[in-house]
Amino acid sequence: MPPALATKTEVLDRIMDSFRKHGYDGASLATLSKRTGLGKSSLYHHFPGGKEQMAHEVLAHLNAGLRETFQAVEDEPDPKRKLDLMLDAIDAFYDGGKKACLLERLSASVDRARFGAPLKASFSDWISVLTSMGRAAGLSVTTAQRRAEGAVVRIEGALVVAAGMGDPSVFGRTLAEMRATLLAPETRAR
Amino acid sequence: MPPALATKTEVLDRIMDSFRKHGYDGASLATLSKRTGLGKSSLYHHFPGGKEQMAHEVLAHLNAGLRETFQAVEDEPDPKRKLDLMLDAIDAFYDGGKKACLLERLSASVDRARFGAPLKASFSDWISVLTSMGRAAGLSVTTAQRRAEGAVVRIEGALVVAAGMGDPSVFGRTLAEMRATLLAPETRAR
DNA sequence: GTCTATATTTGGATAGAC
DNA sequence: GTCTATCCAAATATAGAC
Repeated sequence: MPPALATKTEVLDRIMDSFRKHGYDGASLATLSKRTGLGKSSLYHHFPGGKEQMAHEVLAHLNAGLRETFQAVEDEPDPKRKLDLMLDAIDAFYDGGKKACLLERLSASVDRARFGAPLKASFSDWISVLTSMGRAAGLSVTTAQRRAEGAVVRIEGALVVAAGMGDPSVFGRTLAEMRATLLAPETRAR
Repeated sequence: MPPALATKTEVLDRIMDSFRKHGYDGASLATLSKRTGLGKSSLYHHFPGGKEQMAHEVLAHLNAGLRETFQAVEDEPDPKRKLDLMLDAIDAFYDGGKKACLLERLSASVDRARFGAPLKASFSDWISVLTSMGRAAGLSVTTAQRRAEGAVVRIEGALVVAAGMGDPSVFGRTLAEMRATLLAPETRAR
């Protein structure tokens, strides 16, 4: 009897992986079963609400992970290092542009009535943290907000283009540009 | 007997619409049948290869439309007007950020082996045209290329964020920023 | 070319043994 | 908690009439 080989966190990680790879509709219970190593019935034991509950819990799991990262970022006093921490975490999470964004895959295929709020919250949180970072670096509120939104836009877009072109390099270029410009002083230009 | 109520172009437009809204996996034959007004068997008459063939033809249909737009853009001599034409066409096609990108939805859910090439070609063409536009406006090759790629990245990203937040306004802001900066002289900054 | 069946497969979900 | 077996609905696809 394998003594709970996978903890709930590991299970959620694998389910998240499947959703990121195949999307909500594309990830069948057979897929999820294989990926987690659990039979369908075991999955239903952990997630009585089925696939929809899995998606909700994965989303919550992601947000928990994001909050950890965000906390580490905010604990770092140096603005420049804040940015580096954030971008390194992002680069790792998306595996240099090879892995898709869960939020994108879910907002593409999932019912807005049931997932709209958590999806919106995740995006908002992310933009908020980036805005705080900009503020801490001395940017005005408007500039910080605009750049934060632009950063999330570019990350998501770079992931889409990387996937569509089958070439992750655009993701690296996008992160590099953000590293150079996101906290730059706002004298003129940009 | 309704004499071919819908031309093939109209049928493809509607199928494209369904794929943009529901994604490849999410758009069932029942969905497509309703949306086109054709019975399943009629759909198979036009597309013997089923859903996969529909996706391929819709992709080709999209590329044909893009080429038309690109041609109109290239026929316009004034660089500033070129940009306006392009951005207006983009704004209309994505309905101000309310409609998703077919390329994104297809690259999310479709088999890379069968769709990788056409998807990549569409993205490449788009970036090429934007690069030409930048060149015509006097930008260097490198700058024009980098900005073109960045433009597609931001358009795709803005669509993702707009969908995820349930608020299309970010798409408008993104287009506005591009209108102001995409062809700007490359002295310093940006 | 379009329709009404119908076949076939897959997907989501449950029952009940261990 | 996990499994095997099973159910039911939905999805893709086909046959054949009109």
